[in-house]
Amino acid sequence: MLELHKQAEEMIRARGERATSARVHVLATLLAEQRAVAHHEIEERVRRKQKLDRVTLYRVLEWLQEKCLVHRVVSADRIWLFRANLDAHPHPHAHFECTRCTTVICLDDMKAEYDRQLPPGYRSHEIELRVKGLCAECT
Amino acid sequence: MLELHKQAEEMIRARGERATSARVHVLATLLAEQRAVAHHEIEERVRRKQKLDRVTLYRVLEWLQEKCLVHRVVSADRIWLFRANLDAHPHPHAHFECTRCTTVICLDDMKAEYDRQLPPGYRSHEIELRVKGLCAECT
DNA sequence: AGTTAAATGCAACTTTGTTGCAATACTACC
DNA sequence: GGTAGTATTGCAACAAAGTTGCATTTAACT
Repeated sequence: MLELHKQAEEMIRARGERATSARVHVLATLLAEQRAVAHHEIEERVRRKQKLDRVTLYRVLEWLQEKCLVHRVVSADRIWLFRANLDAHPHPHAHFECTRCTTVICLDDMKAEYDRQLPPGYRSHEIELRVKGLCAECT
Repeated sequence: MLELHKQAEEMIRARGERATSARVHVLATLLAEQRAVAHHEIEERVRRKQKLDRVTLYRVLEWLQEKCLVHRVVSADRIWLFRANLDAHPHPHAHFECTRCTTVICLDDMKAEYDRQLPPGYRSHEIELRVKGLCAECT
């Protein structure tokens, strides 16, 4: 736990940014998870240890994302889920969503190229791939 | 225009369902578009000709979807976009989203299989693929 | 320790979508 | 063509997710 706080703080300072209490707690919380986590869940967890405003959390998450310390993915019910980036320069990757427990995890780097022809004049520069199914616990 | 209303009404009656004014207008509006359209835009268009409550529109769209007359896809800002199904039994397909004008269109049938190994115990039964880039008009 | 820009908390607001219930409209039947 | 009965609609109120403006506090630098 304390380990993760240290790690979070270092990740932020390594970028030459201000390591505020809110940022460190939020990032540490995300580092503790192997999955993508929703705003309300992060809020709940951080609040056990620290006062934290809803709005501040929105701003912290936005900031962490700008700094590439975190990335986000849309959940099945169309809210953002956040996941700490272990790698400094994260590669695009696919996500897996369990249709029963709604957990979202990151899959390996995705090399899928969209091999079909796009309509004339269209250009692609990014691909989002989401695999839905049942996770190990829900199978 | 009138053509589309007739077409919409026939599509609904072909399923043995009640062709109400709201359903016909909404479906005709979607049939007129070659792209996926947001709730607020449908609302605005239908209202030029017909009184229509927000809630009714939500319910009509849900109903059209259940009857497979329409399918929906999440937009970049996480709202639902709706598109009329030309085919009675629509195949899964990919979507293209223009990052400038945010227009979403449907692409050809997607045969993309996720060829990577999932974690042990995980099973996939559906894949969602979204290509982002610039459309012909924004290039 | 003091200074200062950046970050935070609070209140109010917006957008998207949902629920319950009473009023209305569509269809089938006569 | 009128009517009965159920499905659909409109209204009001609500809920969740996210945003904005502004005054206050805090982190980092000297």
